[in-house]
Amino acid sequence: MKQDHIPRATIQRLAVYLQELEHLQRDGLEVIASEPLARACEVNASQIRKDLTYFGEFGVRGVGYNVSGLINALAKALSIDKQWNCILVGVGNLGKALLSHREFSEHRFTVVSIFDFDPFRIGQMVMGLEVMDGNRIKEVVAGRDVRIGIISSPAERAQRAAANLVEAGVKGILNYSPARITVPGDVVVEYLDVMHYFYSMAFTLSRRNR
Amino acid sequence: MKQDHIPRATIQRLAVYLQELEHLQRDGLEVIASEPLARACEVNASQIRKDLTYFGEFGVRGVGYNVSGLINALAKALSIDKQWNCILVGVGNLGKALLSHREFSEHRFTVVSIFDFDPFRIGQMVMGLEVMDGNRIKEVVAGRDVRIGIISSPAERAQRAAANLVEAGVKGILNYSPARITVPGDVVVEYLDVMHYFYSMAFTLSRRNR
DNA sequence: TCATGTGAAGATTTTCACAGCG
DNA sequence: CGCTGTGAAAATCTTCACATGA
Repeated sequence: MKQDHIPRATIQRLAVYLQELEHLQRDGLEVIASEPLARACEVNASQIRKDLTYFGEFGVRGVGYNVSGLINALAKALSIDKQWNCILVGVGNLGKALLSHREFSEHRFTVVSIFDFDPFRIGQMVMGLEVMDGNRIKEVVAGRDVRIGIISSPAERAQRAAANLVEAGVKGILNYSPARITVPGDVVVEYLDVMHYFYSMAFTLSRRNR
Repeated sequence: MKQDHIPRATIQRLAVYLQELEHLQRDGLEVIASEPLARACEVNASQIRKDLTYFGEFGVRGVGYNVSGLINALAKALSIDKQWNCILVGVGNLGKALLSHREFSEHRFTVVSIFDFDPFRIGQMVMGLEVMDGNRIKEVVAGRDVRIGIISSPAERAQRAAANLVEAGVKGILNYSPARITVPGDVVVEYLDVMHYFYSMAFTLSRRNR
């Protein structure tokens, strides 16, 4: 890795490149240049090349990139080449949908325990996992190297979920609830409110024909 | 509206401000300055003020912003003050989760029809709606002013879903499937692959302690 | 020769700093 | 007086253009 700071936008594009490369690989392609890959990903070709330089040199001049080689390089760059243990708080519709998401387990993100605060849900089985009491996260996951927490509970319980996740040693939280949460400075929070994308779509569509 | 171009990042932040303002309103707050609102939203205060100037002047100098007034202004700026009819293709776990999302109907985004390509799903009732044949989108929604389509089908069916949505007159597509889709230039696509956020979280956490 | 890798230029976005106004 | 609204400066990100090297 050559630079200290890597733009957040670069990381998000890396995920797109990876997705498209996996798709091309399934189609049997072995080598691709930045130009056609850029078209497939709907970005500028030098953008791809620049993004890659943050992590090293992966291409061959005059030829392009080896597809599977680049896939491996990107997976390593993103640190998704090893397993990430996750826990989920809030086993409602959204939580269940995330749990059963096919891509999820295929990509080495493993949900090891699930939690809820609703007494009627605690004890139920969902996708082979028993729903545990959301107030007992720390003791349940102790010693299991869980670093990512997913909050899919209602807004009212998001802060409580966050506090219990932090207490259990989680360092990153993907927050699907429509509420801001407060956590210590060493914990990363990503906000993923479903509605926000609908808002921006509504805005974009309204602007289009004006 | 004073400017022609509005940064995409501004729109995403507007959604955050709106969410936080609604929260503050429920707590009974009537007036707020940019500084405390900025702290709550974890952004810079002048960022908020600058974002708002794209749409007009909403504050009172020396005082701050009227909370409910600003909520209305933001809702109008984002064009979410009127109803948006949506249709959904792919009634799997994710599709069902989106359909039953509480915030969804509360915010004037109404799913008027749902579709799937799986013969076993067609005819089923989900959230009070009958699952219709994904190849018959156009005839089913004809004349219903549907402008937003949601793709929550597997990657293999995403392109077919997109084509049928476009044919039905949809102008914006929220694509939750892990596949890029090709659509005419006047159709907006927003990619929302669930895995991408896990990737960027894995990346961020790996970088943190280095 | 051809496509990568990369400084430098350009475009965009964020932050500063303060004039302007209630 | 205090906070907004806003030009101008700073920071950041993207694109260009071409030297470089397989």
